[in-house]
Amino acid sequence: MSETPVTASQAEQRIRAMVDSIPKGRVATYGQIAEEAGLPRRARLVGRVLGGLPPRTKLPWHRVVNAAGRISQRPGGILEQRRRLKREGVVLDRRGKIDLTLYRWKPDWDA
DNA sequence: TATATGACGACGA
DNA sequence: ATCGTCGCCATAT
Repeated sequence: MSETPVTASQAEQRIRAMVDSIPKGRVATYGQIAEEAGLPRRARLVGRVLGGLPPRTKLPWHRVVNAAGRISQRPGGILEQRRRLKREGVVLDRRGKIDLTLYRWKPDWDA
């Protein structure tokens, strides 16, 4: 059985779906989303897709952080994302870091 | 065709 | 923990 290469639009769709499934109060990393979407080592693509989201999107883009548990530099500034996360109860330490051992979402969990 | 640049990440020093 | 380097790959120039 072979894996048919994923088209760009399919990749985007999968990525959006994964992001949409992150529960409130939990976070996932770019690399994690890529992996779960069947796109290993494509973390940057995840960032690109999020960057292309319309400003009013309902997608919980703020629940995606980098592998260090920090908010990546992004157009519009990191404040909005930090605000949204805090509102959901995600704690950031004084340096703005999130404890992934506590808040990282494991997809197979809730099942 | 070649280089540069990113909402990234793994690794070694 | 921080930093530089390299891998990754879609786009832009």
